[in-house]
Amino acid sequence: MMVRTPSCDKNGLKKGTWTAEEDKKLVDYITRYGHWNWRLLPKFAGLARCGKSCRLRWLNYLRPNLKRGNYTEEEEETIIKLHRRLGNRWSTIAARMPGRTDNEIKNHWHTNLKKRSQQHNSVATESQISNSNDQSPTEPTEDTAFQNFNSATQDCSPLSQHSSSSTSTECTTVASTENLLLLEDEFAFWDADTDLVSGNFWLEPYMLDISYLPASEPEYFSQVFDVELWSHDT
DNA sequence: AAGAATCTCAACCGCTATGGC
DNA sequence: AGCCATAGCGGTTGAGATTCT
Repeated sequence: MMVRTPSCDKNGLKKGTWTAEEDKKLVDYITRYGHWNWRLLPKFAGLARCGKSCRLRWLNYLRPNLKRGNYTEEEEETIIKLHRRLGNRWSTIAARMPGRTDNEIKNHWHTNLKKRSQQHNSVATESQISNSNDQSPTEPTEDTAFQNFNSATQDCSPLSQHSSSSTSTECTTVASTENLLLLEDEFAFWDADTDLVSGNFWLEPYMLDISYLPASEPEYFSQVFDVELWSHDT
């Protein structure tokens, strides 16, 4: 697969692709003790990795419940829809898509969905231009409602990494009651979408994708996690 | 068949947010 | 209030896989 050349940083910590052995150590440790401190974890788990690398590996590939690849049409539509509203807030988008990680969604967006979305937008723009005379300017669309929300929250939300010096009072003023009411309607689709995307996700048995593991590994994981295993390769 | 171009995605990097002291 | 450590986020990289010429 696409792997990085293993190398070491200046502190002698390993970088690059994770081996099955390293994965095993990490899973084993977290399963027993949890991730109480990412910086110290690799030392206790016997890994020559930085905590950041361990955290990423766990969150993106090793933790249970992760789906891998094989995006459904519904999931892709949801990503496009959410991205149209949230922009590049990948973690927020991922939070609405059980089993998907922000990194995976980001990658899928850049490799597959961006083009599709752009095509969709250009078609939408054309039709908007042709319909512009018919539309009432006072009637907010789904998208404009969300833009109102974004503009109201972007400057004061902790989500924003470019937060301004606005005070909370100012933010309250901007995020008017009208916007908040629009917001309620706006976000109502999320719950519906979540059901569409995940199916009966919350009712599904606790499953772990082991398709990346060598043939000898599933038994180990099955024992460690005490879960049913699945693989999209099968 | 082979080299070039493009695609894919795991992993890293740098930055900000947050919490504890 | 200010500093420091840690967690988390989004952008970017880079090398193998795939497709094109």
